[in-house]
Amino acid sequence: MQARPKTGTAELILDATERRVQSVGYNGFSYADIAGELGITTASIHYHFPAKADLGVRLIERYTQRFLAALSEIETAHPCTLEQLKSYTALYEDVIANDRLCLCGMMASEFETLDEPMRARLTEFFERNEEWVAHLLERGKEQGMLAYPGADVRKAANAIVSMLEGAMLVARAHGGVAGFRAARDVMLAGFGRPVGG
Amino acid sequence: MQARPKTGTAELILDATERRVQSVGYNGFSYADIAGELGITTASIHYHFPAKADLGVRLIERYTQRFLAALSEIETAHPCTLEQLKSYTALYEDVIANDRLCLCGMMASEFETLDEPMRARLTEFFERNEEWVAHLLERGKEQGMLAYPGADVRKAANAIVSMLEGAMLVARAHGGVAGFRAARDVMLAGFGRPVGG
DNA sequence: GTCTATAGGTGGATAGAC
DNA sequence: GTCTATCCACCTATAGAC
Repeated sequence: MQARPKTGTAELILDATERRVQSVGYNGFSYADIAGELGITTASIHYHFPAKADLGVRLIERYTQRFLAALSEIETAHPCTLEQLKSYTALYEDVIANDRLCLCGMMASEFETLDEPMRARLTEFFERNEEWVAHLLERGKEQGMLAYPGADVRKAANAIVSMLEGAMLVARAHGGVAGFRAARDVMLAGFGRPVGG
Repeated sequence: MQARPKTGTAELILDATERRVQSVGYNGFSYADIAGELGITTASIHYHFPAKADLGVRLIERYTQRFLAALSEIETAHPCTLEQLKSYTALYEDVIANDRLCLCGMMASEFETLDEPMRARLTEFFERNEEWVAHLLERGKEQGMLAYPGADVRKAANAIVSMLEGAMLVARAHGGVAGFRAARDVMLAGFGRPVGG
């Protein structure tokens, strides 16, 4: 009967692995890396996550849950949709500012090497993410706070998510955090203005 | 004295590897993969490219050369800057339509795992790419064919490149080619219109 | 639940024959 | 320039003691 607070080993493994994947990718980390960082053995990790794909699936599920929770918080914290859009981009900025990529953006680049369970959960992450942004744009339209091109909101949402994911990706090789902020500002200048303005 | 046309083994290796990297990444392919596809041995590949990083460097250099050559062609083929911008996005569309990612976008996701020579060449690819787009936007401004947010053209160029790279990345996991086109159209709707229109 | 020990496979890379 | 043969490091995963 261990007296350890509450964060079990499984959670610690997920924490360490998440950081690693956001830096070097799912195919770029090994059980030995995580074991070394946590001071445990690879066999111990296999006890909690029998196969690497099991760990991968849990990683995406947890990341998606947290991300969606953050989106709900944004929705309740700000009544103004323009502020909501800015807060949304801040989620991405925090990631790149810590020298990481979006977990799902990273894994999307590795998509072809992943098994079906992981692929399905990645698809779900982007679907839910885009869906939320689309709803945000709808509300912004009603409020008269956000503008978007003639196309439907789903396409505009796709464009926003794509731009933020791409800006993080490109920033690694060129531009860094400043580059990300520059691209984000251009996007906000395009969407964040009164309809018809 | 082989009668083979002109494409030497080194070039065939680069061709096969390029395709492979654009699909599964630099860390996702092995010499054995390429050797198997070409019907040669891994030792033969090592003759032409002693270390994997040598192959990686040549890959980026060749890709960059071809990409920049395509940009020059676009510049001479169309006098209209709006058409030039559309042709530029078509370069990306061709890639995703063939189920690949931009070679450098893929490698940007693996940036942290790469050695300095490869990193430097990736940085150069994005620098030159962004520079070309920035000049395109300048010309478009003079022509009155392209609009862009108040920010300077470099930032707008960064945003365009980021959006296209991100749209390809996201398309793999969600949306496919149609998703890419949707995001691209939103971007074109934002930039491709007369200034002040 | 964590360990030691190890299996079984694959990775990049090299030596030397042809 | 391509081959056979091989090295050694590392990977994922498992069996079984504690």
